Amino acid sequence: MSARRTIFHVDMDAFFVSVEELFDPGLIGKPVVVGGQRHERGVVSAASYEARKFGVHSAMPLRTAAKLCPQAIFVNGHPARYRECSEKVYGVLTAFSPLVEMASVDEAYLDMTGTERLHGPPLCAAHSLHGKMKSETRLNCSIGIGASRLVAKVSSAKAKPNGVLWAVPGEEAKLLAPLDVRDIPGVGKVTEQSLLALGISKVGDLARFNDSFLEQHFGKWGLALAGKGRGEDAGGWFDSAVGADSAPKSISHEHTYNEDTADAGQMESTLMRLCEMVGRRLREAGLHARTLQLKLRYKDFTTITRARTPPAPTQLDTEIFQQVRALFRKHWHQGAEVRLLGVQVSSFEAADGQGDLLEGDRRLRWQQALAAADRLRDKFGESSISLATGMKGGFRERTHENPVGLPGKSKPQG
DNA sequence: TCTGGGGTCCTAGGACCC
DNA sequence: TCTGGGGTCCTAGGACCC
Repeated sequence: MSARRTIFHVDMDAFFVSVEELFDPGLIGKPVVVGGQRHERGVVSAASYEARKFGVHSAMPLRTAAKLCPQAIFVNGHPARYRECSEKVYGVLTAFSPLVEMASVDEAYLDMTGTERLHGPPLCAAHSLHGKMKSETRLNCSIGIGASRLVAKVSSAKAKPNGVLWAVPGEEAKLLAPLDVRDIPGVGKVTEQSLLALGISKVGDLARFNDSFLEQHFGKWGLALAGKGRGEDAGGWFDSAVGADSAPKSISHEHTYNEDTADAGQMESTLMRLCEMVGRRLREAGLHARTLQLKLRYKDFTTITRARTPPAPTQLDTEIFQQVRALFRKHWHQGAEVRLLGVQVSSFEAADGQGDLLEGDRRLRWQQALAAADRLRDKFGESSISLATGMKGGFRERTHENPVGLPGKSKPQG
């Protein structure tokens, strides 16, 4: 499009583990697994480099990690800590350059185009940022520099751990060619297999096929893929300007039971709590949602989603719950054991469809009650209050289990 | 190996309207 | 009551990312 860009991709090293080490320096240098306890249902959120030596990696079931590395220290995740550190990281980045976009809690893109007079050549700027990050957050990061988001991201991955790598302009194809196709962001297991079937295993192999061939096989995505082989931000999110902050498209919460259940009362109680969490987030963001979705995963892992889109948008727990419960009652195969429940809202609109006037007063009072409840939760924690009424099994659920998946509730840290 | 939770984007089909 | 095509909205599922 325009002239050559200079993009930084800043990626924090073993972020969750590093944050935990700040809180407990005793973890430093040891095999650490963040995400839960060794016998729990769940997967690894992050593993220290020492644990990775044993083959432990993120997304692996905790029990598998425990088998591979029995001496590992298992730590529950602390989302609030990560968010807090993420904000510090963001602070360092924005002080450095105005065009910053957090891509997730632990990585960001910076558009450094035209900043040479201020920061010097890219490599100097990156080293300076790298040092600042360490001194101000005590966290290590890796920085990739490239003419596109894609190349910057691939470079930061190659720079790990704790390094800086500049992909020299014009040399992108040379850098990418020897990589596995799987190393391209967006190519997962499934796409990798399809590509392998065509004899494409390295990024360089993509160049042997023309764009229209790839488009025929993979549609729109195939075209983008052809461009990525050359290091271009072809299509989709990658193509967008850095820092064009986008409004959220959906809000969701879900919960996996430690043991499968077929207890309707327990499940409806869980749904109520999930709706409360979702409603709260809507109110915080000042959003109203029209589409309300239930997610149901059975014991055998078959998963369904069922949605409704009433004409009037809402941000009220009770209204969300009413719809979600109706979907649950309609679609849950009675007696079947359930592993996971989820609630998602989407199709956001800025404000209420004014609804009918008679309802207006009631809604207002509900909104005031909910705002008060939100304040209580701020003060005393998520489990302190529920507007659920007459929910059999609800009390038991909330004392014996942790239906909202809050960290650190089951095992108080000493 | 028995598989989290929070998201985004894409596809495909059906309903409905013109 | 034979038939086309486009546009939009909605639903469901799936790939993928951190």
